Amino acid sequence: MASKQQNLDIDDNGGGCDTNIDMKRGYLEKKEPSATTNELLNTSGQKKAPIVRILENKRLTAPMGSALKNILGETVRVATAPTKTSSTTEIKILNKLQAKPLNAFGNVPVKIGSTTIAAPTTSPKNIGVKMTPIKTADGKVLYLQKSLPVTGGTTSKVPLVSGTSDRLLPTGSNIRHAILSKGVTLSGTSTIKSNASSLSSATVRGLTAVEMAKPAAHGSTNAVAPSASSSLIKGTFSADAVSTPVATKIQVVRTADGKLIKLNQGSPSVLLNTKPATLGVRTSVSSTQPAMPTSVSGNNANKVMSKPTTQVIIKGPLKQLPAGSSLRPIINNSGSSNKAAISSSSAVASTTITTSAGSSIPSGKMLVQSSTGKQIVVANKDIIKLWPMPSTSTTTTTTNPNAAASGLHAIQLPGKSGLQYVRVLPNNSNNSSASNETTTSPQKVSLERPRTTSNNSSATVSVGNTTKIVMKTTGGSIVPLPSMQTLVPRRTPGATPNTAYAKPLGNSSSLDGAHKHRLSDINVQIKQLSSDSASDAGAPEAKKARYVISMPHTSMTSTTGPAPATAPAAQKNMQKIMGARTTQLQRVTVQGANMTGSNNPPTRKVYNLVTKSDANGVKYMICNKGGEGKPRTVFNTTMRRGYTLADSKLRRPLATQQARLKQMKQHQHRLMLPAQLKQRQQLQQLQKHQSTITKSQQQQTLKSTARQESKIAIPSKPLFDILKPPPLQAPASGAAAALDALGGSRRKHCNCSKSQCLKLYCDCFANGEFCQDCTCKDCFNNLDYEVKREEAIRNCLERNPSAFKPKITAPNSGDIRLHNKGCNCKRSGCLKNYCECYEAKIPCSTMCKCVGCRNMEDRPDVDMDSMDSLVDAKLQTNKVKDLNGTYLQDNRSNVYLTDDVIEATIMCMISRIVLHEKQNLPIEDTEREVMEELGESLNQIITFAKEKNDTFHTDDPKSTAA
DNA sequence: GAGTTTGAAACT
DNA sequence: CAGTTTCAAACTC
Repeated sequence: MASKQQNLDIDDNGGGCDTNIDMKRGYLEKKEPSATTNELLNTSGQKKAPIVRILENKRLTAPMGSALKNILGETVRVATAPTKTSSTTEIKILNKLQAKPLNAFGNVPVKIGSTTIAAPTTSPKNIGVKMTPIKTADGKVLYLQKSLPVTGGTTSKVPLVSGTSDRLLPTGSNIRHAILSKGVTLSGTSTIKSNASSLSSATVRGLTAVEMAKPAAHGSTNAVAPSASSSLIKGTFSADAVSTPVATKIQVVRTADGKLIKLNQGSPSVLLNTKPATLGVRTSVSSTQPAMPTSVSGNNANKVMSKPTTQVIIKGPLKQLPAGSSLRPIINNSGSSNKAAISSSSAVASTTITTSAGSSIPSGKMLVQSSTGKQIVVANKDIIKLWPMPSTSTTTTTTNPNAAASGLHAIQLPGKSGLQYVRVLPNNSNNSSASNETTTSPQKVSLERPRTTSNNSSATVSVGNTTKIVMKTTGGSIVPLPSMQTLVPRRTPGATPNTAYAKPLGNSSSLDGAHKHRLSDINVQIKQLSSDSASDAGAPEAKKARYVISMPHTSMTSTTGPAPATAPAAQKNMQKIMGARTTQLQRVTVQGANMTGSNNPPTRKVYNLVTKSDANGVKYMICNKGGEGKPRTVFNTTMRRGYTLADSKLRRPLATQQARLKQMKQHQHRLMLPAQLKQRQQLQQLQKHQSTITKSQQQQTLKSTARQESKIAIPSKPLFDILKPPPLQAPASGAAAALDALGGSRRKHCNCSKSQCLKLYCDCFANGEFCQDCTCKDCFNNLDYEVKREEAIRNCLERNPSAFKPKITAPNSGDIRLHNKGCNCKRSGCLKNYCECYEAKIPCSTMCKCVGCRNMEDRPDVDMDSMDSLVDAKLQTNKVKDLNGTYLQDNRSNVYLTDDVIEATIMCMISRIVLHEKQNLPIEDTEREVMEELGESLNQIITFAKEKNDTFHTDDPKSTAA
């Protein structure tokens, strides 16, 4: 961080400044018996004004004194969470402190330039440890720990420094405290440098990184930027504080549960602290001087005292990490080289040291550099966001204001040029103090993973799983897809304080940003796969509704559940396709959280995602089928709550296609009628171009046709255009357009006035959708009230775990769909849309308790698999004509060109794609076969129609089907 | 557009 | 679980 440094020299003897520490062994030995505080501090290294004289009348106990001596003389740099004007405060701890009268607080106010150092106070957590608060110019309080807690008064000689065995240290569990020879508590942004090979402890409040910088001769590792909820503390300590100081790097990582992992090259990680962090407790960091010069291999936490070890102990919590968020223990294997090097030249000195020092990042970890240059080691799984920095050159991204504001962190991925960006989610603290710190430490970052609002697994259900899937349209707008349940809400602006999500740190992002980031990340990934354009590369903070789409990539996982099992080959193929083709067909599995609870597997839909490299990302996405082997849950349509599809009749296909169609039906959702009409229209267009297609279909690639196909669906992307019926009415929003494009239809807009759209009365809510363009009043069914919404969802699920399950399902694949619960009509005869069965166009069943039901199964308009499909087709054709008079000219032709036929044809084509995808066949072959399939189907249809027309009356299509 | 009807959801 | 109330969509005018 390009921070200006403020030097605080705590000099007990008038401001000694020696780069080399006087904390030599001899010195320690000599002073230890008396354990006077005066000897504790010794300045070292770069002496920088102002000189701070710590007046203390307390002396350290012998062991403490020893420990402190190790620290003293060493510049302790505490790199706090950087602010925009991050500064480094260097405190030189001088050996000798002069006793001064204590104030009312038992503190000795000492003025050091603009810094006041108060006398020690005793922290409840550090009984016996005197903490000296230091007030900095900016009003922040630092603490200097002058004494150590020695419980029981028993100490043992433990080699603490430089392999010496003449140090007295408490034994047992007290060791951690015992080694806190000197504590420095820092809050706010300050850096304390201690240039002395000595034992030092620093109490770090919140997000303070403590760096024990050794004299340059020993090399130093500067602090890394800690996050609000996790701190990575690196320190360079003199290995031999007594005589031959040897630099030993110490890197400490606090895990989510408050454990501290010592990171050291060439040595296994050491768990320094097993105590889970608790909020509101000041965190102190202490370090012991390793007895052994450089290598601390073989040491572990339990052996710290018995073996010379370099360790940094953080007592107490820095901040509580949210559940699920964790900074994984890092084993800093020396020599391992799969690390990301900070590439930013703008990195501050403290951050670049790590890189320059060649410290390796362990496998599975990544060095992340914040926009201000701070670095943290993050487990790969903790990386929330990863993408190329939009609209910024890689060399300047770290200093990009946008990046800084957004909390982006630059990383350098091996094998990737330029900086990648990771968003480490800011921590939300639950306590007020943390919140306060947030304001002062905007750069705190936490490795936080999105959380659900409840520990209950079912909580996943409530987390934004009701949003539609959003895909990018050709126009570049993000629009929701129909009936897709979001896995994660993009944000929760209205999140109440009691929500699990905390407020953002420093920047505008909120805790909910975690979700947002996740989602946006997914979006980004999709975009990247689809050759995102500049427009796609919206800032990471782009606050458009985003949804989790699980791509069959290992790295892309749904936040609500495991990524759907996708054949690796398919992934490969997809990737290959994406990389090689301008027009790309991609299979995307959309994993939606099932609102019905954990017992119900999340809904999953498989889409064929068509992308075009020269376009703005995803162009089309069509629903292929649902979970393997299971009938898809159909798109929600205009039907009311819980209904899957306003399915019209399912007509029996032409004889030559019957088997195929039947098979397809089992996996295919019905598009709403308008969509079907449009499909028909599309297919007619296809027919018009059939001759062209058949001639050149083998040569035509999807790419070439895609170019031609701004109006007509033909081979290149015909499959997708077919399923993308043009909007019946120009959608007011891109979302609606996208819905149409996806074969769905925008649901009706609710008009709720009293339910706040948070009850199942609201169709939007019942369908798991956010209200959009509705005329409801006091609507809470939106992202702004995600918390309430989730709560409402939970309530609904408590009442009825199946509340959000589709009401209409087919018991078995291919079976006629039925209302799961049945209707309860009494007056409508089940012949009005009051009846849910009738509305769903399904016959009432034994499940119904209706009175005077007339919604019988034999009704033609509810007979989905009737042999009268062609009759129905005829009827529907007429209906189509009524609805869209200019649409169909020839009913007779449409007798055969039914929706089912169209669907079947499409599905056949899609099946080809899927099959090829699974077989990892070249895309060229896939394209060709798809075209062949289309041509074959059309030929069959035409042939069949001709034959039947010659044989039967056109108004008796039923006989043809027979 | 207002009022009525209807049945599911919510409540008791 | 049954009865009642609430609610919003469907329906009618």
